[in-house]
Amino acid sequence: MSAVARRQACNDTIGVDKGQLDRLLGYAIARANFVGDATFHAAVRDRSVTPLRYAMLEVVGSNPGLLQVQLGETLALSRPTVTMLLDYWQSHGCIERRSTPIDRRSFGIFLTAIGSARLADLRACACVHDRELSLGLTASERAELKRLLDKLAGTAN
Amino acid sequence: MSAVARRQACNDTIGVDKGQLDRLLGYAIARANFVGDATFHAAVRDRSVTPLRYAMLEVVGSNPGLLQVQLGETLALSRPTVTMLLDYWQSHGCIERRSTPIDRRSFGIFLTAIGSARLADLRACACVHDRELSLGLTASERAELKRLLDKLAGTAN
DNA sequence: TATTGTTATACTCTATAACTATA
DNA sequence: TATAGTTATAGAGTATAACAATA
Repeated sequence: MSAVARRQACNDTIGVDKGQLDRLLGYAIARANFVGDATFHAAVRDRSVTPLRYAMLEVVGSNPGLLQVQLGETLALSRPTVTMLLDYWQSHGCIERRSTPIDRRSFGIFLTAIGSARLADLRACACVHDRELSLGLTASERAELKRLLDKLAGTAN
Repeated sequence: MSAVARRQACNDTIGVDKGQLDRLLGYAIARANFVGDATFHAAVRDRSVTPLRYAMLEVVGSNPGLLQVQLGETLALSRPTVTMLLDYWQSHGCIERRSTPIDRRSFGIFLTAIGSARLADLRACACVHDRELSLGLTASERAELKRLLDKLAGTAN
């Protein structure tokens, strides 16, 4: 049984008490996140492209030449994590590390032609996925959910 | 630098374009989830107690004698995952697997006395954590966020 | 044959620590 | 001494596949 199927079956589970879990905002967020993650692979039709890998390619594409440490800051990732994410995309021919003349310790990260095409495709898939994710919500509900999540992430300590 | 510190620094990042990420609901959910996860350990004062491990103990405590396969259905987890979560709590003396006379393949899962006390403590910590998580929201905003997340998780395919 | 649980294995995500090269 | 990036290692979380015991 797949994760998605399990999640659906779980919604139908009756007679089992989750204790205070159902009153916790954190649990509701985790559950929504689980749904988004579980359906992402199918949406991009490539099990190896995870939401985070896609996010990294998105930031690289929007900021040519950014240093690895800056990519990490943007997505709140440690340096080793950035290294591994970029290793993945480099091994797939989608990005390249270019030495910078200013500081020879660091690299500027750039999309390749292959990477540009891949990103364009993934962007479209991610948009479709995101729309499907909120199919049960009205447009205004979706907007309000987005606003509240952004506010929470921006103000939480 | 800790994950929490990185997340805060990331909120202040300026001049870096995240492309369409900032328009995706899925990304907003993932970010909120990250905040909740990163602060959970501190709230329960035990790095080894993750949100999922806590969730499992909560379900066990609320449903004495439930079978492992039912625990898995309730939290949308595979059988090996359930096995490992219960191994963790059993090794900490918090749960026990009791053979059932009805079906000798399966176990009923029960809290021990230690587990009951541990759960009571974790429940209190989780409540505090959950309140802190939404400190930037008004009470009605918090309720609306909860409602929309539940609706999304219940209707998403 | 089907189901419950376990074990084996693998991969993502993430961390810290230690290392190299450079500043 | 400090920083950019890598490598090594570890642990959480999750999966699938194969297995043993039982139904």
